[in-house]
Amino acid sequence: MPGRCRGEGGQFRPRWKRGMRFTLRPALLLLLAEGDSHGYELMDQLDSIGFDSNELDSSIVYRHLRDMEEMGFIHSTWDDDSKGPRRRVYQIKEAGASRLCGWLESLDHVRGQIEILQKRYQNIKEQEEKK
Amino acid sequence: MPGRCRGEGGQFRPRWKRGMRFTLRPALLLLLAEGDSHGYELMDQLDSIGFDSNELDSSIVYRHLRDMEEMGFIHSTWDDDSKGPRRRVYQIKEAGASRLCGWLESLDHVRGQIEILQKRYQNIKEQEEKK
DNA sequence: GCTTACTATCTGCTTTTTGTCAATAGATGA
DNA sequence: TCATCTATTGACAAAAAGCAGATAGTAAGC
Repeated sequence: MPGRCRGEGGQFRPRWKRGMRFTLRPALLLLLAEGDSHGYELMDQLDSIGFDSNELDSSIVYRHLRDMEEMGFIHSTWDDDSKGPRRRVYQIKEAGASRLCGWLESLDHVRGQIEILQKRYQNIKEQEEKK
Repeated sequence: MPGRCRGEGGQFRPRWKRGMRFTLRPALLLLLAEGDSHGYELMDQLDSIGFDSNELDSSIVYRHLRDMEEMGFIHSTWDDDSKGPRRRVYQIKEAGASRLCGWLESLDHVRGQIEILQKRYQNIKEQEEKK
């Protein structure tokens, strides 16, 4: 099941899982558009958008959050009332909402690229079968 | 037309156009699966997969090709018969074909993520309208 | 013959982004 | 007390991308 690609096995070092990261910021912004949250919780919520929390180091998530705060897309406040260690709770800002919209446009273009690749790959496979 | 996202303008430094490159290797492999080619020609062919050649530095393409050769996915030979400067003509190898297949599976997952993001963004927009 | 432009590839250097690993710290339960 | 879960941060290394320019053959126009 994991892979209908022949000859896949072997020594390929997964440069992939890196690179997939560029859906991460839009995903975080979307989650914050759905409601305020903090880093640790966002980590959990991310798997509803197809991220595998096992392969996602928390430092990456926190870094993106701080970067996006620096860029003015989100804003954070400390929550000391909750149990356990204090949480930095993020909320999306106006600039973040419009950036999310822009990123989704870019992602739509990427989706188009992927669909082209899939179609043309199908064509190749069909040609090979005819022979 | 370029952007139905309010408030997009301003000081956003485009970290984006960088980073989107992760469809590039699959695209190059696909083009080579369709037929042998050389770097300069591949640059042209890429716009049929939604790459803007204006924003794509040739050194990046050449570098990816050499990397993929080093990884054993493709193989090159010099073509001295053609006019102009000599070309390094690439052909896809067996390992490259199965890697392409694997990458397309990963990309399919990314496509799924993007669709989730789009759907949930739609939901947010609809909720906002109701208010 | 000289200049310009197009084809074609490669290298070096810098910045940006990711990955990895570990430190810190409160709360909870055995 | 010790392990474990929650929660965030920092430092350093590796990978990828951006940028600028070197090199070179060919062809067209003057």
